[in-house]
Amino acid sequence: MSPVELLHFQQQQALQVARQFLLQQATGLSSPSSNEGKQPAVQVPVSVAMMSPQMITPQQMQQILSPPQLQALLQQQQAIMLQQLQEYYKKQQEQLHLQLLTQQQAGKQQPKEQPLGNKQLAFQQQLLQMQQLQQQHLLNLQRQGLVSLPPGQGTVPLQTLPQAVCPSDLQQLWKEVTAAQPVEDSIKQEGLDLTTNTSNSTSFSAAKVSPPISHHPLPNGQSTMHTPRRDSSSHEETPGSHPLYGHGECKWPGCETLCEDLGQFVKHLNTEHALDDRSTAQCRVQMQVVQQLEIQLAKESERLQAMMAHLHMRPSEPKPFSQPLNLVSSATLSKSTSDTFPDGLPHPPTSATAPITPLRQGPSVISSSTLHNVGPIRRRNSEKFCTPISSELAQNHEFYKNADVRPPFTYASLIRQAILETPDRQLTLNEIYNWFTRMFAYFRRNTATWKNAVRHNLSLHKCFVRVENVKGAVWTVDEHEYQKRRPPKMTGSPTLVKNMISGLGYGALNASYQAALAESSFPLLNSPTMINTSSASGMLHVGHDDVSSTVEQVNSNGSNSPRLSPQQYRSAWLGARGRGIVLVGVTGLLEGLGLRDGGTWGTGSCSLPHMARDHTGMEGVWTESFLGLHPAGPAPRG
DNA sequence: CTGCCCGTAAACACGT
DNA sequence: GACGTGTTTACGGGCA
Repeated sequence: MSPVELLHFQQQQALQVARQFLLQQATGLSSPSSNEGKQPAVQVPVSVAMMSPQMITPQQMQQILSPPQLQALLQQQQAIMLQQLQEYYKKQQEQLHLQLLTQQQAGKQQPKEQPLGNKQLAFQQQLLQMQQLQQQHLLNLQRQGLVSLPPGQGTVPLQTLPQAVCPSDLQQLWKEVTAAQPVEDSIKQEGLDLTTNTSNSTSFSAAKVSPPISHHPLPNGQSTMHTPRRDSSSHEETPGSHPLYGHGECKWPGCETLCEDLGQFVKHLNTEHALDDRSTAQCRVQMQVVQQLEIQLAKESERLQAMMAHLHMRPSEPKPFSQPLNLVSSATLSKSTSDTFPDGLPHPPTSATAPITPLRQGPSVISSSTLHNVGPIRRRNSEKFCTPISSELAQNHEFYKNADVRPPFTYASLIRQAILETPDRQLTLNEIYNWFTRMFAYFRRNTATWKNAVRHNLSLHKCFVRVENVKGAVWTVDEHEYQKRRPPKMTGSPTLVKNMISGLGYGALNASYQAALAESSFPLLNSPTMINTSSASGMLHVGHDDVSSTVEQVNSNGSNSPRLSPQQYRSAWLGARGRGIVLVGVTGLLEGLGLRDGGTWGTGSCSLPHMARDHTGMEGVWTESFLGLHPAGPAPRG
């Protein structure tokens, strides 16, 4: 899965999470298991009740309505919204199930069923992880929404919001999952039954991310997964209960007053939460929370549409940045590969052959060079021979832009890329800095370290030439010198992983996901078809090289998009990588191929014309000897 | 084991 | 003096 796709799938999962959040917020519930009753219908003018918060300000609402009306209005509005959301998500989920089912059936028809099953499992596991991360994201969103709470007013307790799952929980859960049944079995039980699978996944996730402050802790040994607290999302209210009452306590934001029964609660509600400034303010806050979630929901929904369109799950307008990795003929590929330089007018390979539903193409569905590229920068992914950087950045720049992930390229490669991206092929040091920070969220921190490294590389490598300019000095690239550098040999050892992970201060969530991914190896490239088709497109795909055209969208705070911690990404990728999960994308395809011992691709050459493998081993370097750009070919430095 | 690459840190010089 | 820029050295890790 490419970074872009990954983010998109995050968005998809955010839909699920947002739904839960929204439901909780809309019902004012703080506990996921406190919604057994239904509030007697309160009569509120429907015209008013139907008003969305965007149409009427809280102040106006307050003026229009009497206190009981206001309260009733909120409840009624929430109920309506709830219902609509339910229907909406039901449809969304049904469609998703349908698509996944199609994918699954397509996999059944294929001779190699196992890889697909594994792929699905990994896919699901990624979705789970995405859900968790999305929850964190939305949690932040909610917190932002609560910032506007007037001072002195009651605060909405954060424990009313879903908490981020703690790593230990995740690990334990994954242990239970993997221990309960082998991966293969779980695939058969879950992966092949997608009708229930997605819902299982959802409830699983919901259980996993439920607040750890459970009032009814599960006994040891009992898997939370098998006993999902479905009440977290269940809002069917039964008579005799109240949306704001659950688990014997008042669920009014910031209250949590214990009430023995509903009657006492109602009394408490009327006395403590009558219409006053404080309650009104809290209502306002709650409305803002709902509003934000609605907005977020709309965004996520939109992204989901685009994602599904991109994945050919449903016809829709394509997304600008994620070109489908369609099958590409060799002729097309050869043409594309001529665009080696960033400004080489990229032309994404429009499929020359009939598009095969990507659901059957593992690489297209779960495709990413980044998946196993995301690692230490010394992963030495050089674009010398097949334009990985430009294409990878072009295709995944959104990912690097927002995700705090270290780009899998050396400093030298990055610097060169930065310089070559400019029209005049020259940059000042400061401009190089800016390029780094603009393009990579990772380089928005530890500036002293990487800036020093940049300077160090500029001075050290002969390929970078300093040119005195009128306005100072600029740096250019001596392409010849650059090509003279020793062809990088891929590395991806666990030690590097460890090195990278230890170098970062993040320490949560990774182990479980890594383990999960690790347990779900799926040799996608077992199929020669994949290699010769989509893999080729990935290999030679140029994509939008005009990275700079979109970098202006970079949010300076970098927090407008759901983000994974670098370790989460990294461990996910590396976990997948370490276990042979091959995720095919642009450059990653090459290494993906190399991950397999033997296989369709020999060690000397591949089936594509003009392609030859320079290095055998885990991650060799593929060269395109026909490229006129490097007439001398890869000149290993002596 | 060695040589190389790479990242990181640091010292130092120079100019603004 | 602070800062940015540029150079250089040293060191450790990883890999072939």
